Amino acid sequence: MVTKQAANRIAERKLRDRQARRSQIISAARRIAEVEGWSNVTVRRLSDEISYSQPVLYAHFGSREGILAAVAVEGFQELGLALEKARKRVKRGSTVQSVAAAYLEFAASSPALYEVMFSLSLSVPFDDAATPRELRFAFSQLLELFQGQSSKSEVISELFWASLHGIAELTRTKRFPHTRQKERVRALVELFTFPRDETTQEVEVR
Amino acid sequence: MVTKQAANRIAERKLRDRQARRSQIISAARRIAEVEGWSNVTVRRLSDEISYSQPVLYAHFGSREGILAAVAVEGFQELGLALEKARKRVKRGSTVQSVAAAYLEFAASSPALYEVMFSLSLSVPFDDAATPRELRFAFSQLLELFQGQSSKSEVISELFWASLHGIAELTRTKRFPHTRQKERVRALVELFTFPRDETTQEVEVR
DNA sequence: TATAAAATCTAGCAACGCTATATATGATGT
DNA sequence: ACATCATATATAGCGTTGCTAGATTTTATA
Repeated sequence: MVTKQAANRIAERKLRDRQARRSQIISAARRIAEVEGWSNVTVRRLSDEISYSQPVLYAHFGSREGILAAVAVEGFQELGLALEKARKRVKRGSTVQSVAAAYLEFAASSPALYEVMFSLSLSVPFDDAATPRELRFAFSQLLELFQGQSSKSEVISELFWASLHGIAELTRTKRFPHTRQKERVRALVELFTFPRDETTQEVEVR
Repeated sequence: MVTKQAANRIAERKLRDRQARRSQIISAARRIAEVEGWSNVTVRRLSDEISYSQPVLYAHFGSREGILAAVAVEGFQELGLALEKARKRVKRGSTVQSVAAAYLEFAASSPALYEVMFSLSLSVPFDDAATPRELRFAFSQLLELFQGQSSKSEVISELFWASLHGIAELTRTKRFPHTRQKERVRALVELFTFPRDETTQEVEVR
């Protein structure tokens, strides 16, 4: 009988191998999607890329959709980090400006990644317990932006997110002319920059 | 030889038959999608529903995607009409309020239709000549809203559309809690309702 | 009524997601 | 060092998909 230590090392190595292969699969999926679109990300193609047979992929992710979901979660993690960075290291102008630019830059530079993050309904209602932590982290960066700034900062945050998402999507699907993007961002920032606190309440619909 | 009139009547009847079948296919696709999701809208299933063989569908639309595109165009037509109606018959509050409510009502009541309208990139850049007239019509209803109201009304319109689209999408994909929707709309309307003309320019970022 | 043309169907291909089953590889106990 | 067992991996195939070539039927024309 081998020592317990040796058995542990073996188990650890196997775990590392598993994780390495898992990340290989995710990377391959991202790469193919970004270059050739998600329809070309097939299980057979992925199993070719990592030189394993198809059932190995199913052992890891259960289904093709499971692979896409893993990619999406990775995307939310990266988006959250990018927003956090933008919020803390304000380059020029307001933090709203900085975060908006970072969000749209993320969406524009990895369109396929952004697509899968939102095309999949991989999340039950947003405040649900089963919502991936990465997703909540990303949104929390937007929440921080308006914390205590207005009477209903949560609603403002949701609205800000919706506006950014709308711009990103309409740009990605070529509904917006590629020009004028800077003007759109400028106008957006103006809308969401409140010169004084609590002032917005006085702007009435009448 | 039959008279030229008879030949014409025959041609007209054939055209009518074609159009009737075309609209049958589109209706079936919409119905299935709305109840069972787009993944269940297969060419075989549709050919079953209309009691024709598959090649007939390909004669009409060329491909499965062609069918979805036709549904999407029909959706844009209906959305445009709904927005026009909301803009002209203002029920309560501002026209902005009325149009926003109509837009979100449309998206919420036909989620599968709304999904296919934007998931497909069936349109080249928005101002392109090949952009379906129905798409332009729908957007023109939003343009009218802010016409001459601000110095850059086109940008404001795009931003308004983006916000509505973002809300619709994040709601449809369950990212937003179903509650608070009214508050979101109220806040949105406040943002896009400018008490005086040309004032928005003075709100500076600093 | 015969012929040409138009409309429609049958049958099948390649590729897909997925899995039951077989085989090979590696760890374990004597 | 070898036999045994478990684990990891591969092969091969099922059912379904989008799509189409070629056969067949139906319809219009002379």
